[in-house]
Amino acid sequence: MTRKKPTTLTEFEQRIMTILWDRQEASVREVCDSLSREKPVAYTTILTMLKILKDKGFVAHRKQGKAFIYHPLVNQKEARKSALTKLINQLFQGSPEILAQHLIAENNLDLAEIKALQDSLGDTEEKA
Amino acid sequence: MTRKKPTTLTEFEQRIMTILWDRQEASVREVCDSLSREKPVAYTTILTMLKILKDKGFVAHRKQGKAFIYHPLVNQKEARKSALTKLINQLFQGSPEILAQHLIAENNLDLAEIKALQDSLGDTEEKA
DNA sequence: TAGTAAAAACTAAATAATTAGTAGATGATA
DNA sequence: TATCATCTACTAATTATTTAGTTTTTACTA
Repeated sequence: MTRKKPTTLTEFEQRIMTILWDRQEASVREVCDSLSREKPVAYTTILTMLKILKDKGFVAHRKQGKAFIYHPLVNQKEARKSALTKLINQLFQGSPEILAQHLIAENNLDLAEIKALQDSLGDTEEKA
Repeated sequence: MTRKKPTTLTEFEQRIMTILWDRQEASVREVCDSLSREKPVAYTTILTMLKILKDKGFVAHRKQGKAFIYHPLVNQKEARKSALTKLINQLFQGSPEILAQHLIAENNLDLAEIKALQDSLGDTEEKA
């Protein structure tokens, strides 16, 4: 069995992946510009990070002109799942129910409604 | 206005805090023994971490004999809240609803039941 | 009160994550 | 094809986090 690749993204990696998930694909320049709106960041920093993400198997790229266009290899659903699992184990005694209770109490969510909405939509997301 | 102290705990800090939350209070030795069951860790490592947590304002200690007994200054609820907020902003487009949907879909939670349970119990947790 | 066992304080260093500079490659274009 | 802008590759440095060794202090005990 091959070594399971790390599934949890670091914070900065997550930010970059989010951009790729939103746009389907993006060049280094585009990621850089997008992130720089919040806080300026060097082009080469993004280049490095995308290389790391590529080495870790989270993204791949194709060449367009002289630039690389990156796209995600893992989907957002999986990333959300593992981040959530980690958090649940860390702070919620491994119990999704406790997390749910917390969500209800802290965020005033109308969960019945959410569930109804979800049921009516069926599973629109592609399978993991 | 004084600088707002950092509210998000690092991973290892979280693990230590969890022990303190569970036990109300604990000595360095106790924290160390408890963590070492999973993976051996040096006494002085815990000592250092608890000092960091103290400097950051997350814990305080009292003296008992020659040892310090540590207790949490922030409650678990708050820590959960800030960790969750961070995650939601990071991976769930800032939307607790999206997180909730994910929880329902991935963990097969019966949220109506959870909510009913919670309502029937009232708010047993102390206020933040 | 001298010795001792166990603790805290101090210090340092390994590891992980983030940031970015410099050099060289690439392709467009004049 | 020489020049120019823009890109990638390589490399290094900074910062944050984790780990733990050495020294000093403390309080018990004989």
